[in-house]
Amino acid sequence: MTTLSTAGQVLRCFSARRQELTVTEVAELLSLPKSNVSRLLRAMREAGFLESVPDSRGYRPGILMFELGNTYRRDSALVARAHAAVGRVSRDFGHTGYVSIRDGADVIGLTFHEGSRMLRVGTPVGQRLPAFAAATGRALLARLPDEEVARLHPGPLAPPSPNAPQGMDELMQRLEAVRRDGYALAIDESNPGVGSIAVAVGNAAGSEDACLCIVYPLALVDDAERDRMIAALLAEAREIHTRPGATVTARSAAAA
Amino acid sequence: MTTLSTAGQVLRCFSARRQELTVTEVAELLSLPKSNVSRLLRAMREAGFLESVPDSRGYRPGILMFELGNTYRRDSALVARAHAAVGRVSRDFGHTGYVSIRDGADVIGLTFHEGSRMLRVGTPVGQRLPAFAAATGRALLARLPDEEVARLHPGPLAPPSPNAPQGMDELMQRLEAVRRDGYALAIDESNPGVGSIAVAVGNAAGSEDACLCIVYPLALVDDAERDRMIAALLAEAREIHTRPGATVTARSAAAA
DNA sequence: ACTATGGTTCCATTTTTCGGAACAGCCATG
DNA sequence: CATGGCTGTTCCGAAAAATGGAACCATAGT
Repeated sequence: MTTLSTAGQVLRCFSARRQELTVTEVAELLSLPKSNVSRLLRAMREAGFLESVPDSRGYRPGILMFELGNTYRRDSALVARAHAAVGRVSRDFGHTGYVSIRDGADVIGLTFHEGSRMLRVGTPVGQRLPAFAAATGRALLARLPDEEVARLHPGPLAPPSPNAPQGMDELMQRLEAVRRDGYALAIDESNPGVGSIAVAVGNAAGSEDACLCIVYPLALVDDAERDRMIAALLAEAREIHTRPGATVTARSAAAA
Repeated sequence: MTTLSTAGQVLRCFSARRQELTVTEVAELLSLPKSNVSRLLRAMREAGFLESVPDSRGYRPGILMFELGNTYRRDSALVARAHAAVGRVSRDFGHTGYVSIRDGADVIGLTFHEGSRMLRVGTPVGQRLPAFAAATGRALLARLPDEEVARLHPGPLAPPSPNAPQGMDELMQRLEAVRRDGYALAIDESNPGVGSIAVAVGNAAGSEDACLCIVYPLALVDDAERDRMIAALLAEAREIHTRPGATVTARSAAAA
């Protein structure tokens, strides 16, 4: 295995739950000799990928990773417009909204607008979730042909809750509904008490797409309100598609 | 030069203004043969560091960088507490607040709370600024001995505005004032019309420290209000120092 | 002092990398 | 439809780096 790909593997060992790793931990996780890992982690630190945790033997991702992560695709024209669009809906209804993208069989939150209500849903930015079990994920999966979806899920599904699709058949049915309706819904699915509405935007051909999403506490939203939010998201998505030229710089979208 | 450090250099070529790079651009920026860069960028893509931009020859940082950047030190006990403290001050006064850290002679914004006023200052998260020319930077530099500050600035200072320190002498004087007062001020310095108040927290010994900061439109804040904000920040910093055990999980700090 | 644990260094062998040059793909232009 | 300019890729032997087992250090706990 080449150094670079091993370094990639090392970085993948970090997560929200594993923010700090030692030589031995990495060696065990990747089944590599300690001598190797020892040198590799040091080299990665010299190169800026990692930094040593003060008063500890551990390593953690370096500031370089933070800087890079911060510009990730936020300035892509599509994501910037999606961010602005979600912001309008989030503001109008007071619930948290975010933009997410798909990476293989997962979805990841890219940007968010925090809701203004006392009771609101937290921020899932940077968190990786199985796409099939999230509204955003199904909105994005629905743009792929069935065989591609199947290819992305070689093993049996591991539904995190009873309201998530329990198998490929159910997933395919729900994707069909998303294609018909133009939006995806997840009620009480990954998170109890939480509902999400998701609408995909962008070029479905895989070149670049993203997903608008509003998440809300089920206790605060009745069916009528939910339908209004769906309509608002669909309208924003239509606006993005019908006027693809209208650029929004990330700066103006992020500023007040 | 080893592959890993070259890869680090490549990543450093990206910035908010350069979100996408081609083989030729990297080759010129780093003075490397194109053959090398061609293979390296491909290897970096295979390893997850980069991704190809659709419908373009360019590369951009990969989603792996985004995921790593998102957990960067946000869950460090100190940063989490600082974030919560800044949040209180930001909410009470309505101005934008953020937490930043020092990296060599630069400062970088880590987390922020957006202000609630119509007129407010934007979000500098992930942006790298020369420490000597920012309130946050001077608050953190002031914790170092003079010779260390000098070591960090081998060349002559390049002040970005007339209100920034114009030379090492003036910088040292202003750092002395920061040490005396316990806070740093920057008025109309890096950004016209903007004032900032910064207070450092954490273990000055370099092991881990961070900086609380409030930024505000000068038009909205008179001297009395500014003094109240200074007092509020100093009180929060004192609280953090006098009760070092009180932990705040990042989750509860980030959640609603 | 002794041991357990985690981390580093050493060294010969194996595997990559290096960089110049030749080559291939893609447009625009003549 | 050639031509030239530009960008990116492949090829090759020489040079350098990574590998992994074992021996070696450092630290904390008994």
